[in-house]
Amino acid sequence: MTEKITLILADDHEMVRKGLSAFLATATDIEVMAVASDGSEAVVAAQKHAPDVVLLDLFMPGQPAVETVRLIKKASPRSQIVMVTSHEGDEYVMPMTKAGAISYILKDTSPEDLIRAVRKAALGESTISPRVARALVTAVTQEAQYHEDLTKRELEVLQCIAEGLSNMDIADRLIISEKTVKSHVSNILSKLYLTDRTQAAVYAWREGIIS
Amino acid sequence: MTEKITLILADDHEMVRKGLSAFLATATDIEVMAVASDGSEAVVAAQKHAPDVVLLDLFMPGQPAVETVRLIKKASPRSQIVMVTSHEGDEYVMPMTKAGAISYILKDTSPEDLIRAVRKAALGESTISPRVARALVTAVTQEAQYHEDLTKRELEVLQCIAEGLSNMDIADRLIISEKTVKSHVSNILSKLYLTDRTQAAVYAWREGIIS
DNA sequence: ATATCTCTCCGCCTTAAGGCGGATGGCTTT
DNA sequence: AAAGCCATCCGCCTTAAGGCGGAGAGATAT
Repeated sequence: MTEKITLILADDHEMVRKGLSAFLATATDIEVMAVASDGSEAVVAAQKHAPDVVLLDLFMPGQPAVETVRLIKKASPRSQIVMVTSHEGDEYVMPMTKAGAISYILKDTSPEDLIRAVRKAALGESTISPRVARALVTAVTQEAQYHEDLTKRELEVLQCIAEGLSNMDIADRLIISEKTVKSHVSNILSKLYLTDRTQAAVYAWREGIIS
Repeated sequence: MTEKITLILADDHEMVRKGLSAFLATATDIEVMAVASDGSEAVVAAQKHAPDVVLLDLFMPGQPAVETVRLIKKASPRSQIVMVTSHEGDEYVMPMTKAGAISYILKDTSPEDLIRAVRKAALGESTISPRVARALVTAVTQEAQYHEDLTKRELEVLQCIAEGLSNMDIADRLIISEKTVKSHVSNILSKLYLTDRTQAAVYAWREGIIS
């Protein structure tokens, strides 16, 4: 072990920040470079330190966690993001992994397991708490199938919609006619059981289909 | 240098038109295809010539410049729009860039810099005069606070939009008429410099205004 | 070979959305 | 008292959106 694993830590509860960073300090191969109390602080810290690993609490005030993950990945692509949460049964697992989180662990897993997860994450390996895994599976089988019905082209159009583009804008970007765009949009809406493009945009953001 | 950069030029002062077009003519790689003395002329000219670059004065009689920019982008999406202005400290920078202007330069920059800006614009690169840049930076950093201009009611409506609700849905939920909802929506769009509810939904998700 | 899927495009039609230009009553600020 | 903002509502108008129904070309699977 030549180099320490650099890490930043984001949680809105001070107790958790103190506790975790103290505990992580006991691992000689891990160095906590910064702590953050909300999403945007975490992004700034990631930008600054480009750590090996970012420990991120799922529920924090301010921007939604998906957005934080996306921004961190953008600010520091090499950082591996480990989500930490207290609630297992949530529908955010899928979007989160799509946004770039590699691991997903519950707060009640043992501290040793947390450190194991950090070491694995630094190596690019994923850790998923069993109960979360179960939620993930149901999430995948239940909702992901919807937008996996979409063709490649439809997915492109959906991403454009999720950027707020009009049909004409999309036509220009994809270099096809507006008619074709409207066809795609209609197909997307019916496949996803939605009624208009705004709902499609919301869907894309909820599911993490964003660029 | 195989092709000349095609350009149209819009300014309400004849002296400026004459001077600039004469000067631009000295650049062998630039061809001034048309001049316009107000916004709508500029739109027509852009529609007709689809130039590489449109040089646009910020303050012109008739329609507001944002509108002109929007219409030019619509009439000729490939055209890159360079805003020219005499006043730096204005609140129009953000809306203008959102509408589609790529560059933003002051009239007192040197003619050589203007030509440089035109060439860069033709390649899709942006040029911002330093003093304008400063204004832009403050605008961007305050951008996230645009939504703090929203009233409590408008924020509620925005959250509904971000859930994918239609105007009628929102009216039902907030127990007001659809007309009122439309008023709120219009106010939201203009305050946030957006064009439709889908963009508003995207904005809400980006900024984390979701419940 | 035949069926299926995807991507492309067209016309016709209806309606939700959004802009413009008002108005009113209530509430704070000055 | 006057001025301003806010929330509510109205009519009129234009256009982007979306549904319906169709069609052809190319790829791929069966």
